[in-house]
Amino acid sequence: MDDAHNPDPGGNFATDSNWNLGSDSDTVNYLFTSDRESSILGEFGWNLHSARTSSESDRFGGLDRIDSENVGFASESSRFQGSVSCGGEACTVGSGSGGGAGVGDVSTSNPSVSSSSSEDPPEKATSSGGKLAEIPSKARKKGQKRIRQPRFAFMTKSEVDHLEDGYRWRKYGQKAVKNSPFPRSYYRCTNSKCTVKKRVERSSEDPTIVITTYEGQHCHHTVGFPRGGIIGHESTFVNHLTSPVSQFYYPGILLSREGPLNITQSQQVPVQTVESSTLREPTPQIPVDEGLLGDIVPPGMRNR
DNA sequence: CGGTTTTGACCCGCGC
DNA sequence: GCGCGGGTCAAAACCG
Repeated sequence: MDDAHNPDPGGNFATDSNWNLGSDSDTVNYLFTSDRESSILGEFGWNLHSARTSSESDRFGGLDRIDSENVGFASESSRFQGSVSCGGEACTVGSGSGGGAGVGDVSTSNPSVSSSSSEDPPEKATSSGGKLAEIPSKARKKGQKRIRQPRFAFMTKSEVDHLEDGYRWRKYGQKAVKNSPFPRSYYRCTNSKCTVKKRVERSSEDPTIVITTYEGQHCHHTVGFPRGGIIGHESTFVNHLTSPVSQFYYPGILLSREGPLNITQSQQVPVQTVESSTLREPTPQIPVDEGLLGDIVPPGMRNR
């Protein structure tokens, strides 16, 4: 909670691979901002590239491409600033205007994998010979590589590991993380038709930072909030259900394509409407809620 | 009693 | 081929 734990109080975290969140070969971009005041956040937006970032130019104020995993950072003061926009299969994050060029090789192109498919079989793999992880058995034939959903990771300063985000999650695993004293927890959305998963782990560099990684997108609405629609938590969640525009809400953070924004506790802040063309919103109408990831991941990069 | 968490075992991909 | 580490399963324990 104090800056003493911040690896880089000056505004950026280290750019090495200490923040590796994935075990696979996904390209990972790490986005960090200082946990200082929002002025820094507003100016920096997104700060750095992973060493594995593509060679594309940094058109968006620091980060140019997201292949499959984005990492943002929410400050302790429950503020987040920056933007997320997506185009095609790739997602860009930046403080400026965006709209990815669809670059990248996100492994979500398999049309048979759809997190919102209503015909998803029970996720429990039933293939003969053992358990098949990560994707439904229907979409996974023998010899097929694992196919990952796009992933988005956020870093939040919080004493609580599992941040409320409006969805109900069931923990299905926990693993020790190499080179980290903190375990990684695996959660699955309790909705049987929803394939969204998330990982929660605490940074070994800064134990005050919780790294939450979402994979997939919800195909259902959030559950209600018990207290006036807002989770009373240090990292405030802003219920995105009421949002008429394509803002990106997150526990304690607000993602918007437009300029810097602040979220205060238990307060929903109106923001400018997102241009539908950029985010490929089919209509300017109130979007059907597709859950947290549905907000974070614009339609352009969804499989459907 | 139903839903969730815990936890050891197992599977898979990758690097060597 | 083997070992390692990440990810998942599933039975048992736990909890409201």
